[in-house]
Formats: sequence, C-alpha cells, structure tokens
Amino acid sequence: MTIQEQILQDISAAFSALFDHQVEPSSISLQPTRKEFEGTYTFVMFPFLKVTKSNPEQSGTLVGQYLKDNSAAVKDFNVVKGFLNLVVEENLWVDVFQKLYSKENVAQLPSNGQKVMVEYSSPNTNKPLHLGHLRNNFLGFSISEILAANGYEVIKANLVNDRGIHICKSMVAYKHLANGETPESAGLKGDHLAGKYYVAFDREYKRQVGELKESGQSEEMAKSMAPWMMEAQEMLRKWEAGDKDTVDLWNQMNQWVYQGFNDTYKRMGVLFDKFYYESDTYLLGKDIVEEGLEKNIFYKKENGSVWVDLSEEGLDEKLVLRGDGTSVYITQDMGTADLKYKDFILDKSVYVVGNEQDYHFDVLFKIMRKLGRPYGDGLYHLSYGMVDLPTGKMKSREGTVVDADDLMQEMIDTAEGHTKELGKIDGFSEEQAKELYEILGMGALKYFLLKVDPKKRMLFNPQESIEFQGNTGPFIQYSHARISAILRKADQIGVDYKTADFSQLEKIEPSEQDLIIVLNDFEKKIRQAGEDLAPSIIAQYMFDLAKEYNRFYAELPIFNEGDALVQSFRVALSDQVAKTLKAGMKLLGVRVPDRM
RNA sequence: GGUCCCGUAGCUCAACUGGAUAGAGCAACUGCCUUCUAAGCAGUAGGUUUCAGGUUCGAGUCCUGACGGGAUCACCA
Repeated sequence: MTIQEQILQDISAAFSALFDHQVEPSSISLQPTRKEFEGTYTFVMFPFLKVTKSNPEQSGTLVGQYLKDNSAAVKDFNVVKGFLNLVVEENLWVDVFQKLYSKENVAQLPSNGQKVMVEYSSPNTNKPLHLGHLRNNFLGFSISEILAANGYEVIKANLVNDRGIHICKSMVAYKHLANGETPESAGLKGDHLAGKYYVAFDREYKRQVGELKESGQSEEMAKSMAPWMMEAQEMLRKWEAGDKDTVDLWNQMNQWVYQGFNDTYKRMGVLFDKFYYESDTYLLGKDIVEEGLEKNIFYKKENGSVWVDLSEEGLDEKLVLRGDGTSVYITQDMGTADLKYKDFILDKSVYVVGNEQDYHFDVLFKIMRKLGRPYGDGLYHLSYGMVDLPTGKMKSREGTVVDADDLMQEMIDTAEGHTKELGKIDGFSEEQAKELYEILGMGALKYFLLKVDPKKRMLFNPQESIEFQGNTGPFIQYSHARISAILRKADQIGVDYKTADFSQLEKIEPSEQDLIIVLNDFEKKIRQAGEDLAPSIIAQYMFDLAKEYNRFYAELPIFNEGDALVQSFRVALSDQVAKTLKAGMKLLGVRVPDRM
C-alpha cells in the first residue's frame, strides 16, 4: 500500500469515527500541497461540509487531529481555509525510496495480457519525409514504448501508401526527364530522387494548365486534360491492370524510396514489427460492404453507390463504395482494420494520424462499431496537431517544407558546435564524439516535438526553437551525465550504496524528500501517459525530475559528506534518479549519455 | 454556411481532469565555479487566462454568446 492509499484509508476511518459517515477511500483523492504551504498532501474539505455540519476550518481541524493521533503516516497537519495540509512522517519516505530502489526495472508495469497495435509513420512513397512526419514518427514510437511499459504487448505497424495517382506523377516525370537517373548517379537518397520528380511533375503540370487556360479552356478542363495528368491517370490504370513496364518502374522507384526511408528511420531511431502495403490492401473491404448491405447497415442508391447513414450518431451520410463498384479511401480502411485484427487478434488499435483526419476516423470507427466488430471499442485515433512554421503551414509545392533528413543533420551539427564551444570532448575518441553529437542532437529534436501535448498544434521556428538549455532534451541528458560521473567516482572509491540499509538514517533533508516524492510519481505518470496516449506527460515529468535533482545536487554535498550512511544514501538517490531518467527518456525514444 | 478543435507572461509551453496567491523555459536583469560536470543553481521582473454573461462554497478548466485562428464537410487519398 502506498502512503497515499494509507492516508485515504485513514481519512475514511476518520469520517466514520467523527461523523458516522461512510466514505469510500477510492472515491476521494489527495492533491500535492502547494509549495508555499507546509505539508505533502492536501485534502480538500469543501465537498464534505454537509457531512461535517461545521465550517471548513473546524472540519479540517477535526479530521487533521484524528489523523495525527491515529494515522501512522501523518505526522502533523495545518488547515488553511478549507484545505487540510498533511505532513507525512519523514522516515516513511526512506521506506518508499528503499522499495523503489529495490525494483529491478523502474519503468515496467506487469503485463495486462492485452495486445495493441500502434500504426504510425505511414508515408507516401513519392517524396521524402518532412518535419510533420517527424512528429508522427516520434509520437508513434514513443507511445508504443509507453504502452509496452504499461503492460501491453505492442505491435508497431507501418501502412505504406505505395500506390495511387501521386506515385504515378513521380513516375511520369521520371520517364520524361530522368534519362535513366539513379540515386547513385544523382548522388541523392532514393526518397529525395522520387521527390525531385514529384516536384518536377507539379511544375510542368502547372505550366501545361496555364497554357491550356490561355488557349481558352476553363480551369477545370485544363486541369483534367493537361497531357501529363492524363498520362498519370493512364499509368494508374496500367498499374492496376498489371502492365509489366509500369509495374517494373513502380517497383524500381519504390525500392529506391524504401532504401532512403530506411536510412531516415534508422537515424530517427524508430522501428516497426509489421509493414502493410496499400498495393496489397487497396482492394480489401468490398466484402465488408456486402456484409453491411446484408445487415441493412448500408444501403444502395439508384446508381449503385453504397452509403451508410450516421445521422443518428451525429454525423452525415457517408459513401463507402462508388457507383462503379470501385473503392474509396474508407473502403480499404475498413478492410485493413479487419486484416489487422485477423493477423494479431488485437484488443486495441491506435492510429497515429494528424487531426485533419479526425472526421474520417470518427466515421470509420462508428462504422466498425455498427458492424459489431469485437475490436470496435478498442479503436483509438491519436490525433495530433500540425507543426507550423513562423511563415505558416508547410506546403511541399511551395518549397516551405522542412526536410526531415536536413533538420536531423542540422541538429546534430548544432550539438557538435555547442559541445566543442563548451570544450566538453576531452578524452573522447572520434567515434565517441560523433556518437555523442547524434545522441544530443536527436535528443533535443525529439524532446522538443514530444514535450507538447500531442493534440495541440505547435510552432517550430528553425532559428529559435531548438535550444540546449532549460526545458530541453540536453538539459535532462546533462543531468544524467552528471550522475554518471558521481556513480563512477563512488564505485572507484568503494562507496557501498547498492546494498546499504538506509532504515537507520536519522533524518533526511527537504530536497532529498522532495526528490523521493518526485521519483515515487514515475509509475503514476507512466499510467497516465498510457491512458491519455500522451508522451508529453513523460517529457514534462523528466524535466521536473531533472530540475529537482539539480537542486539537490547544488544544495547538498556527496563526497564531502562526513557521515558514511548519509553519503551512500545520496549516491543511491542519485543512482535511482539516473535509472529513472534513462528509463523515462527511453519511453520517449531518447538516449542519454554517460558523459557530455 | 454546417460540424469539430484551439485562444494562458514579449515568445514557446505547463497547470495532477472543478481547488488555495495560474507555473516552467527562452529573451531581460542580479548573484553563485579553490567543493562531485556552470548544457547548472538561487533570485528580480513579467498576467483582467481573447471578451461578455451564466452554473457553485470555488472556474484557465463546465454551459451560452461574441471575436480571432485552424481543420474538415469529394463517387480524392
């Protein structure tokens, strides 16, 4: 039982003893006491004034006195207005610490026997990844780690959009302009090569549309009869018909793109357990349309198109199959949902997709529930906000995108610059130094993108956004490196901290107690991050912990401390903070260095 | 136009899901390296939480309306 649970139980007992009133311990809660008041936990009396039949101060005093007399956890109390502040017995914090410190793995909750799929990344294969994809990938990877820490078995999936008109556009431009260019001959990553031709297509297409409009065509006509657009449409038809030349070129270009993506994913540090390809799944879902018709959940219009009426659920009517019998986006999404379930028998399924598709997923999930899918209630859309630039929204065609590869390299270069400026690479080999820059640069970038509530849109200012001081990845990494230095020294001079018994400690300092309280919150934060699908909760916690540790570090001596038990306690406390920082940052996909 | 998100210090973000005098970082200013890493610590300054009502012991948080920003509403993906 935790201290909080203990106190809640005692409060419940207080209510029955003092007021003859039953309060379920699980129905009440404590909140941390604000810094300006004395105490650790605060119990709010206001909701219970009807029961206590007296004013807030008197009620609080009665309950406080009862707890002081009868609760093993409560040492003292004070009442400010209706707030009952409780001071916890100091030595209990040492027990709490001992328990935490003895844990094998600080960030792993027991298995809950459930399986969850996290689908993220899901790129188009016609252009390289950009800043928006970075947020997606970091979120997807991090939430996978967090769910695994919460006891789920996690399958990380990537649904690659490898077919469709946009890929054909790159292919058309390539055919016309490339002269057999390859990534090697062009000196470009494969995904950047494909992107180059996608941009080239757009430029030529716009020129053609302009020309047609000048010759008197309407905008709409010009757009659909531009030669390259017609060619792209034709190429899509050929691809679907399995035309060999088309499929060969498609394969060739996709292979190049995948090689490029692999490099990018590697540097990002993200992984996948399962790849789905739309070229395999785009025809799925038609059987579900049939099923929906049979169950009278869908209906057919005169022209043969199939619809679902979601007006009872507060949405509109929605098309699920075209009049000519071909699929729309949601048709294959229905099919893929079934496929995922069939492949893994999932309890939950998380889709990491930007919030511009909120409506789409609302519709998809409601349909699957209407169809009575067993996994229907386990579907979640982790809907994240766009990343804006100071100039506004990123637009690939206007060249205002921040390229993922460029940005990552820039971060690493900046990390190198900072590190050298601070003269912190004495004793590092060339290899180690490079590794460090990678850890720091990527840490700064990931932390920056993950510390913000995923639901909210966020601003990225290339000039100013990525700092190395304050609430940043490197700040937390630095705290870890400092502790590592302490542990190295402790081991070297033979401080016994791993197995020492701290129950004989006379007293602990306020900053030690505060640190234990924060350490003790880790499990709660892991739970909350898992429930809310929000890595930002972990990021925020990492900052709080590092901040608290740095205060402790500045206030209290370790190796100059005369009392051997106090000294080893402080080393152990540092050790536990390091473990927690390392484990927490791992949940964000960020590595921490031992020296920096 | 309908629907859905968002609006907190100059800037970027928090606020334990309705609790006390709204907190951090950056930028500005003041201290602290002869002690374990100053990418740090301590402090000063910065707010009518867009505005107007309402609900209640209590509202940044819930409700209504206005203003401002964004997304979405294709037989596109």
